[in-house]
Amino acid sequence: MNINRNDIASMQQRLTEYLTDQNLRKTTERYTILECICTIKGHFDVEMLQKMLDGANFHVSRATIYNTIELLVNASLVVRHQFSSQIVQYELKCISETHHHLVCTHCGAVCEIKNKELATLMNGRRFPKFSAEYYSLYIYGICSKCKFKLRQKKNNK
Amino acid sequence: MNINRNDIASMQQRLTEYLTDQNLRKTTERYTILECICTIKGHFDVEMLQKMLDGANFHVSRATIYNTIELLVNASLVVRHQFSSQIVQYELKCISETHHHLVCTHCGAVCEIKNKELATLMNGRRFPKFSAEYYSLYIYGICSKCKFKLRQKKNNK
DNA sequence: ATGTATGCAAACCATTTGCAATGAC
DNA sequence: GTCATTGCAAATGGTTTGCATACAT
Repeated sequence: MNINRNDIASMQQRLTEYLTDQNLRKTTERYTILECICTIKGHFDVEMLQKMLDGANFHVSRATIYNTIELLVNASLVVRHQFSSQIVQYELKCISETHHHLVCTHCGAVCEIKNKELATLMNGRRFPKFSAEYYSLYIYGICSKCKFKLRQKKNNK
Repeated sequence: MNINRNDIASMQQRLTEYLTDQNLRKTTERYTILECICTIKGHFDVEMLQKMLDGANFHVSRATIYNTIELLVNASLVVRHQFSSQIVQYELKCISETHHHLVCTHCGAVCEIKNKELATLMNGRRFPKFSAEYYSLYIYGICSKCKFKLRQKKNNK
């Protein structure tokens, strides 16, 4: 999936809306971080984002990156993933809506899959006493590479 | 959902199978930890598990708890959850199969829901180059309590 | 007897926090 | 001018690691 100029514009607009609505300040950092995230096609983590921003000669502190990402999550622009322990990863919400994830419990590799039936099933679903924002489906298992390695390891014993 | 004696017996049997198959040792710690986990109806984390074991006068080190849980995950007896950052939670796999999770992004509360259609959709599903072990569906949003609080906070401004 | 598993404590590292300086309003 | 936001550096705390000891095989 690709993001186009219109998508970016509407996300910026959404950010402005959110900041106005919540009485928060429209800082350069917040808009620049969103802009940077829009150039990332897949998942990203805090470190990757900071390196990209530094590479574009825009220095932002770690604390601000954490704050801003949380803000973007609250504004429904970004989605949080925790496939395996340790590192938290993120993804633009509009991208994450197009697929689900296969996660290898052995090597941590994450692969994306589309599933129209599930999207149909989930869309428009309501829950009692809960306003759903987004959902994540993680399918855990062993990827073919790891399965092969494990088989070899066992045979060598 | 309740766990009965038969379920526990079959889980112990599964552990024995796994340990034998992988040439791992059948230690008291491994069986005791599984037994303890079987008494927990909902989610648990490492700290909770250690306190329960200590309460039953069975001292186990943190390292062993981490090792054993990973082993139980690999043996397909336990499932790992990471609803929000920081703490990793776990659940008996046989319990987790009966429901999905609503997660409040504001207060972190987790609520369980059943969804037969989804179970039907997922069961027997195969993926190319990937052996699926289990899946987790997390639905993120705002719970009614937090929604109420947020509305009040906004009105007071 | 051998080598895996455990216990303990120190190390690790992503994330959070406190506070002074900056800048949006 | 006021107060939210940022930057920096230190603190936090769940998880991992290293090594000596214990114990399953």
